[in-house]
Amino acid sequence: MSKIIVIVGPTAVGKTALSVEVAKHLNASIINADAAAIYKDATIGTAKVTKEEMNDVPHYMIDVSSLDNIYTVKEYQEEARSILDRLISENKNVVIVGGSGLYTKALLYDYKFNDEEESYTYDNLTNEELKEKVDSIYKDNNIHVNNRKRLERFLSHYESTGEIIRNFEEKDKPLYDFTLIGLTTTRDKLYEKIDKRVDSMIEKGLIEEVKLLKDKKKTKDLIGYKEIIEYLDNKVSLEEAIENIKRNTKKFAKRQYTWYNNQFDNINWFNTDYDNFNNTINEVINFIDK
RNA sequence: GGAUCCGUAGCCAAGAGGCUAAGGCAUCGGACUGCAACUCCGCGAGCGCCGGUUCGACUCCGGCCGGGUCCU
Repeated sequence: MSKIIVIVGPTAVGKTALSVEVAKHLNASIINADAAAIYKDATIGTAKVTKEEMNDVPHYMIDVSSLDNIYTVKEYQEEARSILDRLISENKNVVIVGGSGLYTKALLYDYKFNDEEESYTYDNLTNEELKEKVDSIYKDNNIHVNNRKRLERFLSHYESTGEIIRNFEEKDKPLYDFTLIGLTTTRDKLYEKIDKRVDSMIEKGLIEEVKLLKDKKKTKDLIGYKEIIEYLDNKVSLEEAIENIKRNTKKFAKRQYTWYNNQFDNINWFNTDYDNFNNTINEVINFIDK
């Protein structure tokens, strides 16, 4: 029977390295659950696994979309599940790694995304008007007035499908039998690690990478890219851009923790041992084998 | 040495003789089923120090300390 190991944790904590070691140990394949690693060409700034790091372990769901497109969770869910199902049918072990909580959950739990015919825009309505409309359709929604994006999404989805986005009970119902491993460390250490990683991205040529990709649709949404674009457009100095990347990455890491702490209730947490990562690997492997 | 400006939360910063001292950023906490590395919400100080004036000073006056600018 296939073993499914899911590795989650904040950005820069060491998930990639751990995932490859665990996969090698289990002779498993890896499915990416990171929204940014989905995109081709965004390599340095997304800290995507390199060919060498993959170490001959098959990786899926990496480089599957062009930056000219916006890839959605629904597409991710379909593609990733079909790969996962196939690997399971072949009796293979699977390691799922990634920092995108929503993607991870949509893949493994009973998230249902209905087909939408078209999307609507509401440029002529104020936030308050949007909120009123949403309230009139579903009074118990918990979307804040200022969260225009979510309000528009709710209405567009409703008008397209007649379905209401609400708190689905199924969202916590797992569809697979898996073990959740969370990799963590102290905030201070993580932030220090993030600072170093950003500096090394610059050394590896992040600026050149952004120059090539800056006009693509999705690029301006990615941390590490949007800040460098501001620098290339002469809006900020390089130093400021680098500081902004560090700050935004830390904010992102914090949001990831919020998600993991509140949207998953069965994570087995392990501390990263930065001085001797083998200790961390062994701890996790012992836990899995047990 | 002289002149002048300034000193408000971790940072930037508004204001004012007497209701609860704007705002922004960061930090921290939180929400989140279709751009999720997205979007959004919540939380902090009593105003450099000492003394004076006043019914009352963070706001006025003096001194001190710290910083900026200019002059000799």
